[in-house]
Amino acid sequence: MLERIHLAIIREVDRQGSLTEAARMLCLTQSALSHAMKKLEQKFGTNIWLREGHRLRLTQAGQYLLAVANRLLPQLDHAEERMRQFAKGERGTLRIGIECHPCYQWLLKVVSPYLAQWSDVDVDVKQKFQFGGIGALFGHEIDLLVTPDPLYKPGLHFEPVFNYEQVLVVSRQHLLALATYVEPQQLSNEVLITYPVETDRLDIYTQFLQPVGISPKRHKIIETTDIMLQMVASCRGVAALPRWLVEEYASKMDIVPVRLGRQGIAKQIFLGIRKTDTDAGIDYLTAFIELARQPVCL
Amino acid sequence: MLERIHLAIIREVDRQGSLTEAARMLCLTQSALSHAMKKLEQKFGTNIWLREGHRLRLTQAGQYLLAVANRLLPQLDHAEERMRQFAKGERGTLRIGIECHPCYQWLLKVVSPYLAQWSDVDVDVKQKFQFGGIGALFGHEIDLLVTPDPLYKPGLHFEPVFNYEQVLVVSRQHLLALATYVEPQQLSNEVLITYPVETDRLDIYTQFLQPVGISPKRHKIIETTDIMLQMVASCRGVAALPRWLVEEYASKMDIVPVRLGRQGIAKQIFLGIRKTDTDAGIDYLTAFIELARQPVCL
DNA sequence: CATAGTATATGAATAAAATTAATTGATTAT
DNA sequence: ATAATCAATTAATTTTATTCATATACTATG
Repeated sequence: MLERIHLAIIREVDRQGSLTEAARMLCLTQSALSHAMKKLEQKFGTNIWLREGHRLRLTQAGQYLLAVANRLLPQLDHAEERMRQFAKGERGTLRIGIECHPCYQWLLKVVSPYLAQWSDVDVDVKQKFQFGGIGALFGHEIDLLVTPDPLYKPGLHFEPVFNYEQVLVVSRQHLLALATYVEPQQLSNEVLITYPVETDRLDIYTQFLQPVGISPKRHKIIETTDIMLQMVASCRGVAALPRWLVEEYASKMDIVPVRLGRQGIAKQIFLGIRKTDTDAGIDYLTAFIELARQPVCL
Repeated sequence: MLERIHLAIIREVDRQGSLTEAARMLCLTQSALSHAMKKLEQKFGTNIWLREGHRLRLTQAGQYLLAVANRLLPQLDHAEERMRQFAKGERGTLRIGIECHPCYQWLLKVVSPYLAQWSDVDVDVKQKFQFGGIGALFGHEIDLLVTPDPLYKPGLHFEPVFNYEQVLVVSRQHLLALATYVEPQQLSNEVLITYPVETDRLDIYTQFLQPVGISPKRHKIIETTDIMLQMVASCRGVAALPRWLVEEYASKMDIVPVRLGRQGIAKQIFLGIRKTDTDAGIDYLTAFIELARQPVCL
């Protein structure tokens, strides 16, 4: 039978590139590992590693098992962690995934009252997903997804929790600072600052500039909101952010929000969960959604 | 450590409802199982089963582990099956999931030349998914999804493979049999026969009737295409099916296809796969997609 | 409510499996 | 060329899983 230890061996040997190193990581002797590897190959009747001198390279079958290991071992690890929490009477860890930068800012506001109310629940926030947020939800990497893109599919449930307006941020000194709203054309001579994501995931491109075929003069990438807004304040460019976020910073910085287009750009944040979890009635999970639905003071 | 055998025990005890029965299924003595259960609970320091007389009921922690078991054990089983195939030099099993009835009809046409060409690949077709086709793809229940609803998300790739027209089928004796196309209003006095799926997954509702707020006189549910068309032929109702499928049956049955609306309803079938599988370059998988892209003689 | 029948739990014994120690042969680096 | 490193092997040992025999607990029923 394919056991957990076998998957762990395959993963560790691949990671360390050497049997001896892998043995140390697994708290085994080199001999034990060598035996286990041989036995595994005998059991399956196929090579898993190709021995090229001291180098170990995975065969096709081995690569397959490595993929299985990388997928299943984290889930087993988490199950154990969860059991430890059950044993200690703790409620568990709420693993939240976020897919957009404004989501993060919003989340910060919701998490703090939640933590106060649910002192025996930990919160873990993850941002990078190999298979995207939906994949992470299906793959049990996270329990809750904060996203602007809901996806009504069997097995998942999405709940809208927050509406906001995406606006342009400009320096108070900027020409546009006094405008009630801005047209796409007015950005053709501006430097646009955004987070480091593909343009087709940026609303200012998909919903504002691209429909009329306009590009900004330049496109600068900045990782953090604070630096981004300092750049804006010092007239190095303009950016697109949620209105509530801009208004929050406006008190300490020389920045002004301006509506994007006549109608403005309306956005929504959704919480995605697995239906199995709602059915299981995990109280601290449903409580989070409940709390998130309340209007937040931003 | 949480081992495979532990998950198997939890699942089997739950399935059989009795320790003794579960032991028989697992090819163990009752004693061995009892020992293993006790050890597992001691290891985690928490109860997994509540002993109520001879009845065994899972605790909350136990229910959690059962969910983990039901999720992970099939994946481990499949990994083993896959290894046996590697050992025998077989290529593998292509697990195809389908989400719509016309998909199935189309699939039959593609599978037979594929099987002829890839004699060392087995094909397995699944139709029911707890978490939908996308969930099955992410959860490694299937390797290929045949669906009318593509979903461009990280980790997944969708490839359009087949275009067809969804038409109304009526008896050759029917009034509408001579019409070049039919308007929604003309169905308000008809019996509509469909497969047993929710109306919002039926194009004739979502794209034809609902937009103008029309309902058929009655809605009958039939499972199989053959019976459905026999009902149509004997003037018991009308149905909506792909044109090519109707034309195929038209030679042996008194049925006629009629365009739905002036423009007709255009449909597409997509093949969905995990990006990890394309990257791994699984030849028999990419070959299937390649074959599917060729125009099929229908 | 007593009792036969059935189910689970336990302790000691045994079997099976994993791990180690000690050593050899092969490969790598200098 | 040689020392150092690494993996493989054999036999011994330890650990773990399983069984056997038996005790205990529960259920159904007359």
